[in-house]
Amino acid sequence: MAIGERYEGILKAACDVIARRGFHQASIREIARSAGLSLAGLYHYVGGKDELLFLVLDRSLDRLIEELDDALAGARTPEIRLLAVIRTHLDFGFRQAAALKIINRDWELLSGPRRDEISAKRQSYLTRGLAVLRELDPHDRSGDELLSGTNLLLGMLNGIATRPFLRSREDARTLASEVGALFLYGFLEAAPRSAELQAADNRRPA
Amino acid sequence: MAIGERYEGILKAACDVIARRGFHQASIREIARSAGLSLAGLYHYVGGKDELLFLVLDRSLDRLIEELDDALAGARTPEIRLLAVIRTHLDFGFRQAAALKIINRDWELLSGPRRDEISAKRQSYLTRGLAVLRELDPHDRSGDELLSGTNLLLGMLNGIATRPFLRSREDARTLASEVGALFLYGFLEAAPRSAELQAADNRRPA
DNA sequence: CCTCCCACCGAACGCTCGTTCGGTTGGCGG
DNA sequence: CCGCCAACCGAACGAGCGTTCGGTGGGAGG
Repeated sequence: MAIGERYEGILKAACDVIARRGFHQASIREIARSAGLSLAGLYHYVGGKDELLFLVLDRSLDRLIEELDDALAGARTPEIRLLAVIRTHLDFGFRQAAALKIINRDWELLSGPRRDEISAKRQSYLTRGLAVLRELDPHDRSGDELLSGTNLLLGMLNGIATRPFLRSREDARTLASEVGALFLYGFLEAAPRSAELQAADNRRPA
Repeated sequence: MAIGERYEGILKAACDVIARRGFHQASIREIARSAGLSLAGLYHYVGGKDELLFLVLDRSLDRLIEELDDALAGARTPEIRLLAVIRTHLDFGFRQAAALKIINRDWELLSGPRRDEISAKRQSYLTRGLAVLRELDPHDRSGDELLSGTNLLLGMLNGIATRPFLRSREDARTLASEVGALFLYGFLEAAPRSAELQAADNRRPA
């Protein structure tokens, strides 16, 4: 077994167990067992339970932000950038359901400088969404209103991503168009606009 | 102290402590202290921790549903009924923030018939939202699509209600119009439509 | 005045938790 | 072949948990 592989396994196990049970209910013993180590063996690799939560959050947020940046880099128009935000979030929610659950639910349980660091990364993610809405906004909304909008959008996305709506990556992709149309054009206009939004997106370069 | 008053105080204390700490982190000792009883004294009134969670959820959901029904009863058009759903939810979120937090976060921790009972009440609430969207839908969407829509709407609402967006009941009322317009007409059209939606609502009878 | 019972409490039980400590390997540099 | 160190493990510690048990006091009923 390559060095570091154990470490990866531990973080994976921690992510799964914490997502399933919630941080406080997830016991270090169960994480150790799930990673294939003894209780004391786990403490050879990590300093404590809080550090475990931090490590999981830190890595997951880095991945999420990296995926979003990749998606935004290839998106030309504001509409397609919005679609990129939505699609990336839902896709991440499908592939890394456990990680997203922890990001949304358990990050507040951190404290001290670790909490600040994670909070900053969450903020960094939010800011990207804010920028997309800003360039899309035809009404010169204030920063506060745009922030509300971002929170509303993310609320919608997490509402989907946290529940068992997504059964395949295809689901995630289709649903992204529908959610994008709903957010952009509203419930009354969403259905007819969903297809045209998706078509516009397919015209972009790979 | 009137009989039953103690009981009310216990439920209030349980709701506050559970909302603040989360169910598993909320200790029976702290709830008892917060209600002004000893640990053993609390057990004179309730059978155990799970029952406490159930009682809080049951009462809170009854109140939420009752408030929604009252609001829907006075709303004539589908648009105003949607606004009633949104406003009631946000208003409840402002006045009973602790209760709403528990409804959204902790209900899954129940098990057995208690869980089923609470699940049914949650479903009953969701169904009311579904009906409003159905009569509003111009595209004959399928039941599944409408259910998704309801979940998206509730995701948005809870995204607001669980975070410190609401500072007053006026905030809740204003925000309800904006969210209603955003959901109905979309991000691009929401701002100009928000005022007209609110005006339409003010024309209805008290 | 005696009795009973409701409301309530102090103390303990058994359990699980996060964490620590004192080993014991097995492979590798010298 | 020796010594060392990284990589583990079994066992225990103290704290906190939900729950229970054996009371106690005081007001109402007889």
